[in-house]
Amino acid sequence: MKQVAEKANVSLKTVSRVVNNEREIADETRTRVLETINELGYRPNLVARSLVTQRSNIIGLIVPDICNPYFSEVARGVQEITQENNYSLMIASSEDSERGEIELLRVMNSQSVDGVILFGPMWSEAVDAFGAGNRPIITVNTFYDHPRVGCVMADHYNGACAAMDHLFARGHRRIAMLADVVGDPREERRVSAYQDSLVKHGLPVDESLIVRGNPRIPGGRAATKKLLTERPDVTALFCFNDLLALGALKACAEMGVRVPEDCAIVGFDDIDFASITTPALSSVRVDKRELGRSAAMLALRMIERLDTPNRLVEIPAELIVRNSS
Amino acid sequence: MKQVAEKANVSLKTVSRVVNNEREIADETRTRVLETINELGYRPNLVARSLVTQRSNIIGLIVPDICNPYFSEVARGVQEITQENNYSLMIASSEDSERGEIELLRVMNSQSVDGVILFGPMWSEAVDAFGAGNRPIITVNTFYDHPRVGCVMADHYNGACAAMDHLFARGHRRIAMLADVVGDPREERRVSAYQDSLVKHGLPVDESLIVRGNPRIPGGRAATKKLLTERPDVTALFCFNDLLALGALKACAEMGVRVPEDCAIVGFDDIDFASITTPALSSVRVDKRELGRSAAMLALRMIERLDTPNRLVEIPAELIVRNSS
DNA sequence: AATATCTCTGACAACGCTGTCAGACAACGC
DNA sequence: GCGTTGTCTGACAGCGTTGTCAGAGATATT
Repeated sequence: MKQVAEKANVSLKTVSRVVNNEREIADETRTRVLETINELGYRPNLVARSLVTQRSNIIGLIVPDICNPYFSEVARGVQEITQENNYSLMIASSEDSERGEIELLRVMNSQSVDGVILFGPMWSEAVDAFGAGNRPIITVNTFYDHPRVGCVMADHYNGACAAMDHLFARGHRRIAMLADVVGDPREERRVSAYQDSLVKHGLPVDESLIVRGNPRIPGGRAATKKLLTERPDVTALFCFNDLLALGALKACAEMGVRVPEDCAIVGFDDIDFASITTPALSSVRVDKRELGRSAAMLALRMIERLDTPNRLVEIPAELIVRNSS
Repeated sequence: MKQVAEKANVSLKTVSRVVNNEREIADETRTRVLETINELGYRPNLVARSLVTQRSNIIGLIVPDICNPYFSEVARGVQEITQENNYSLMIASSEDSERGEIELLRVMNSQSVDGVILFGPMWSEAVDAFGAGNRPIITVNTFYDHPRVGCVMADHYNGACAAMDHLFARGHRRIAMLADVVGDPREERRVSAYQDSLVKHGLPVDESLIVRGNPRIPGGRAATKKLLTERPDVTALFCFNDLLALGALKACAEMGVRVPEDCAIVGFDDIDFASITTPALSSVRVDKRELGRSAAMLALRMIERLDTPNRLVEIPAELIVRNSS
């Protein structure tokens, strides 16, 4: 920058003005400076800029598991928006650990990350960890009421109800649920919807039909094998997410249980892979990319404080019926 | 920091020394300062530190497509290593665009990212874009000879040969290949292996049996439908990657082609989903997590300049036979 | 003509750290 | 006692930007 200033015969501040496109500057100097910048290939040092502006133009994204396609699709949505707005994206994975998440928030705080998007439940500790200034925290799928916290939610409840209604319409009465370990905020709503739907159709809620496990493929496979062995009367499986459902599909294939004839399966999230299995998986579609885009846009709005936006965004969910139910 | 210094009755520099664990400091002052730090909840401002040290403790990772499980598994490996070493990870997606990649390199350069890991072919332009200092660039699956460039490679050639040998052993003679669009460095090696294997077994290389398409599920599906319609004599399909293979599997299911009886399918990469399809997909396993770990470790070694390391790391590939072949 | 207003530019401090160097003090050797 | 060495600490500059303020000159207003 000093070189540019010297070569163009202007002050540092003038170069800065040109770079930042401030308008109080004569066209003639502007073009001269721009030429010199090009000539010298000057690029501003974002670190120095951050130091003085207290803004980094970086958005943080903390996912529980980067390999889970659900999160990577959300991440893509976030990335699209940040890129469009000249923000960088810093992704970190907490590996499902609360401590890890807090620590990551602290690090991002020290890095002067301008705003952070995270999944999973919120604690006041998180707000403290990502503290100074008015930098926003966006939670996906959890609600937490705090002026610095925004929230983007998929409509888990109605999505789950749609899935259950569909199973009832197909004549199923003994419907089990493959759930996540307790604690996930999506979990809560989906399980509620499951229970409420049973009640609505005049059926008792049988707790032994709610099986919990690690919400990935192996977890779904193991849980399904156990469940179908113990409760062969079950005719349908509503799964907390598609990974569990894919595991269930695999388990059925291995046990010789025909899907959907012997046991129908419905998943949740509609990840890409859901459509290519045989049979193709019925699933409740959530536009994950849109979820990410909304979260990022909300973050940017809160950062730029363009308005006092509605801090709660809801994304619809829609049942996609394929061959597994 | 100023507050800490005042409260503990020491200079700024002493606080800095404590924070950075420099040893020329009396135990008594150290504990006193540490206590004050805890009391005040002080956390160093990493931006300011970066500005003076010209190091950010950030590693950049540029992937072509964050939703591709191949890349996300590599990303996880990278993340593991960076986290262990107190580095942050900045992930960006170039969306398969060379221009995007260069631009991202420039941004990361301005952010003082300490080193960058990227996929796909390398151009000298990239070295320029991520320029100043001795900051390393690690390429995954491409070789580029430059003192600042390190390289991590999977053994594509031998992996592909193993797949082909396996198909020959099963008696196949009319083997087609589903390939990527030209340009990917992995592509080149795998196609060479395919061709060499044919020759080795005394068969002609029929260019019309090499079909190229977008290396994702829909691409594989479309290409397979076209191929099997035009060339029903084909009895086996060797796919550039698992996504293509999954698409092929889907296409076969839809066309009533039995796998592996009518047409055997072998993929490459062994992504998680390969094992849960019906039939389960045979694939050449590459330890993607290890690929990421190695890339990250190489980056860190080159950053810390612990040695002049071997700038080329190779990761083996191993055929996993399942039910699709 | 004098004053006010506007447009453009530059000097300088500041952001929060670390590196350099020098200084204070104690311990040691002769 | 004197210099030498070693250990610990602090003053100060500087990293590369931007924000603040003031000033120069041109133009408009009275």
